[in-house]
Amino acid sequence: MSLDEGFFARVYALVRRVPRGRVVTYGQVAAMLGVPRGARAVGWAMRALPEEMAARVPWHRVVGTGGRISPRRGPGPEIQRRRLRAEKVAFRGGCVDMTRHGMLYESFARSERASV
DNA sequence: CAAGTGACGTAGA
DNA sequence: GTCTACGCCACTT
Repeated sequence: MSLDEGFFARVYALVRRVPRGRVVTYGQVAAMLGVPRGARAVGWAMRALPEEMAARVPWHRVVGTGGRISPRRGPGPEIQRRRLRAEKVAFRGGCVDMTRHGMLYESFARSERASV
């Protein structure tokens, strides 16, 4: 498997920096990595997140556009909601209230650039 | 190299 | 508001 390097690793490295109580969208992550339309690839990366990395990568802070929790088989979505709620993230309907918890693309991208 | 796969996003109906 | 149909991308086979 080549998941230790390449796009996936970059996705993990970025997601790892999302602060508690905040969320980012798949599209934002892709855009920040220089692939404006790679949202789907980011989803693929999250799906392939190795178990041992799950502890270091706050995957639950990655949501779909509009704060939607991407449906998939298994308890994933449920766990994700629980973890977010544990971080005091507010939900509106079934979606994360992005106006409160969504990361601003600009500031996040800027901090990333500065830290690299 | 070609085809298949999905934790996406958007436009339409 | 919901549901469908495509396009997109990285990665696998």
